[in-house]
Amino acid sequence: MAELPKRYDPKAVEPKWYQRWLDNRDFVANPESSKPPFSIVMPPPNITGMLTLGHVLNDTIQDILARRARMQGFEVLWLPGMDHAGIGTQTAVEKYLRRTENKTRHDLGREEFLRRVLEWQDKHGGIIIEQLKRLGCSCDWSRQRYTLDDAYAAAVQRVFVELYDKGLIYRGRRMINWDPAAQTAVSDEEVISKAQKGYLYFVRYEIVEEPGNFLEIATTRPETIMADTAMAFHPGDKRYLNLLGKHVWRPLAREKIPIITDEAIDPEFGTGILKVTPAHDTLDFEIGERHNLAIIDLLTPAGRVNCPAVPELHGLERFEARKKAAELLQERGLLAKAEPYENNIGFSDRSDVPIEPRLSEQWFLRYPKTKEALAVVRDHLIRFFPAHWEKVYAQWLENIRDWCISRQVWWGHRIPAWYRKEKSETCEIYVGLEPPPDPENWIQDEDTVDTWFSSWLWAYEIMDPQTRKKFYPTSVLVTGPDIIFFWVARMIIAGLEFKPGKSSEIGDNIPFHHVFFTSIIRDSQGRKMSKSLGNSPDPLELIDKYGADGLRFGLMRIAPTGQDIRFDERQIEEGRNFATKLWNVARFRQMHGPSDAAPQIDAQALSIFGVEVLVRLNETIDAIDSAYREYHFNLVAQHLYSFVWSDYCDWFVEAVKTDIFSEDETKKKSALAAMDLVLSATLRLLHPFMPHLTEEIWSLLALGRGSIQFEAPPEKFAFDGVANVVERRQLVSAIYETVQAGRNLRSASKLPSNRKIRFILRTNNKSISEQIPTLSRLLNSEELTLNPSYTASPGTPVAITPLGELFLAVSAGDQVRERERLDKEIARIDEEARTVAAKLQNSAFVERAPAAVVEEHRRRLNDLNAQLTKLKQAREALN
RNA sequence: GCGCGGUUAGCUCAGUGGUAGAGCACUACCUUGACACGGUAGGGGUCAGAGGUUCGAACCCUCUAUCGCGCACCA
Repeated sequence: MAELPKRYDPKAVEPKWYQRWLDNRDFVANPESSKPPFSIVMPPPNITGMLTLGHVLNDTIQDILARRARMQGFEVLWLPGMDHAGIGTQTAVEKYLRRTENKTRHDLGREEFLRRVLEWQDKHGGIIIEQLKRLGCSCDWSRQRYTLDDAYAAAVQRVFVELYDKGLIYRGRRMINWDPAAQTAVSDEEVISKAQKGYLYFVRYEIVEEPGNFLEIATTRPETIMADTAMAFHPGDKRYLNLLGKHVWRPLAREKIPIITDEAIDPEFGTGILKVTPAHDTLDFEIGERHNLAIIDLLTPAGRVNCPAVPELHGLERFEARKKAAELLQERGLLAKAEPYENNIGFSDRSDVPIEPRLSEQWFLRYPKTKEALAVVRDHLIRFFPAHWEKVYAQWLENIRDWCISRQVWWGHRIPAWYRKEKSETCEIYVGLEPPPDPENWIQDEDTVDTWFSSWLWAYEIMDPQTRKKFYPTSVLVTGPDIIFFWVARMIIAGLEFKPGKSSEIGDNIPFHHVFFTSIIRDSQGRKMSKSLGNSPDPLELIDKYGADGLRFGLMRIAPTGQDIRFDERQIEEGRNFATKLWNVARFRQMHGPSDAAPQIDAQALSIFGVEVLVRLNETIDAIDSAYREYHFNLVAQHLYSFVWSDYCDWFVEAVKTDIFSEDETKKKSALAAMDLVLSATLRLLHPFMPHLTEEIWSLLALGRGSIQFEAPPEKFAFDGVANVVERRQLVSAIYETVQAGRNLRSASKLPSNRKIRFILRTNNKSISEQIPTLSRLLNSEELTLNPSYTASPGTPVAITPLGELFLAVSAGDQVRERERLDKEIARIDEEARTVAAKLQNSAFVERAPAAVVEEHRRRLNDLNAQLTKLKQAREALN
């Protein structure tokens, strides 16, 4: 057995074990196994992405679940992969091309551009997979998938064609969200509203039928005036009723436009008149449809004004055009005023530029199975953790609108649709897996599908049939709540619609049984981690500094459920410190001879401290079990932390040093056996959180024959033949309390920690005598004597303990200091006693509270009074 | 406007009806036979506020304030 170095060195240990696990194919799932299945599909990171703390959090949680399941005897599949991230990757490569070659993708052409993306992907892609390996993730890398794998891509096409054939996918000209920077349509979910400061412009339109009279409207977008095709007010708005049917002159690109009424107008807003611009606003578009208004599109895809009729504005970028239009109106005396104004604007999640509502020909999906998708979550066939996300999910599904799935992007899954070349009124569409039989007459749609239209098949399409049969539906999905609509909801719909399960039963087709929503990690100031802020620590650096296990444990300990996490590197430091603590206490065990892989606890020889630590171990096992059931990883970590550090290291190990250093072989053996049992159990409980460290200690102490990875979680200790557990625990806690009182005495008497001092315990309790060496050790005293009739000289510091009165023998007692100390102590206890007594005098409390609670109060009061009497005696002696 | 979540020690957070907790930070003492990435002791909180239910409320109910998030609106 190799001697353990003083400090644990994760840099050497972690890669060693990870490589060994890979070599042993420990993470490879066997679909033919007779063990029950446990499966997780990894939310695929972007292929060109880098590991962020968000990934660390999510993937550590998945790893914990996978490793725990493996120990529990499940056949575990944790299936990893990557996402091609259509818009994101394309934008990155376009940026690169512009910088290096000053070219756009159109300069290169589709084929060449895609070749460049592949080149870029080969160079920068997949780094994150290596980073996940450094974190210790136990994924089945042999099954790693990519959303652009041939088989996967084929499935995406198949699904498109199937839904088209069912009439659920259709092509239509509708208002969509246009991202002028990426120059593509995006879905409603990709639009995030943000407050933006601007102006509310009050513009005067001359009434055609009443020259010299003007109608005033309020708008935030004067640059769209040229596309106005009506003016509208609410039918109930009496102010303007006389204008109905009349016209106004459009002030820019002068034209006569009608004045109409529409229920959608809010009479309270601005002047109560809306300029209707059907091409550039969703509400206006709807009004236009109701009134058959013309649609004038005056913005180019890049967001520039296209209006030769107004040369001052033609060609200007939309926000410059806004300023310029206001100036033009001002010059012509048509701008009544411009008020500073803040409103919410939809921004593109991707490009962070304002979305342009735009009329466009796109592909849409009418969602199938929305009712069923609601039902499976409502009826808990799928359970969400934390459960409150169920409501958010339901709200989305209840208000669901058709999904715009086409993207004007080249990188991705191309839409399998072709249009007949010769122009005709009704364009003929062909949708199929294969190109049409006479391809020369057809032209394929240039667009690709929304990346999420490929990801929604992820839960099953990454499994081969045999794997799917064993492992689908998956056990649990771990992901961030920010993609509950993008991904979680759509995967549920996909499962219900495409029925990839082994039967057509709903329960066999849902993609997962549980969904655990992780937290979002923020920086210490509560801001979201982002590249541009530079507030996102590099997890690889953290791994270098603290070890993967330290990072994992530290992060898990602060990971609350359903709330944001404020990241603080000090928490990671604690994780590392905990690893060192565990390492050292294992080292301590190793110094006293070889461990026993199957420690036998001799019920007769088991010390009271052994009883105590084993009870606490049992309690910890229970607490951890129930924390896991609710996915409360922070609680699991916290219980392990305090059990190891406090119960085991601070108390048990310190207490049983008496036995370990004693000549009594029975006692020594018993103490070491208890240590082995606790260490073995603790390591197994900790392994999912700190896989490398626990494997290393497991192996160095030879606590098992094979890898800890497949060891069953610890059973609770049975206490067969162990007598008087309750009484013995009471004794232990009395001893620990006495120790603390004694240490307090030392400290209050200002005696340095290293000064050896003498204590006298005055008690009639003879049975305590065999614990004197341990008490003495824990008190770091030179001598502790039992003396039932000790008479202390006045000024001797004393503490009233459950074991009796503990005196601190100091040669020259500082009477003044001791007097003060006693006064404080008396006051403290007196106050508590009064509180308890008051409660007991409350007849309502005595009658209605549970008997045990009342009894507890009575006992406490008696204790306090006894202490008071003794302390007062000691105080008397000082006068 | 609708909905969700938070507000507990200087900081990060536990705590679902019975004497307010942990870690960090702080103060004092200590290199004692696993560990200074450590040990011991200590200071520090009218649990956001107000009302209610209850013998008893950080916890349950109502309202208010405040922060964050989602949806809707956004002329």
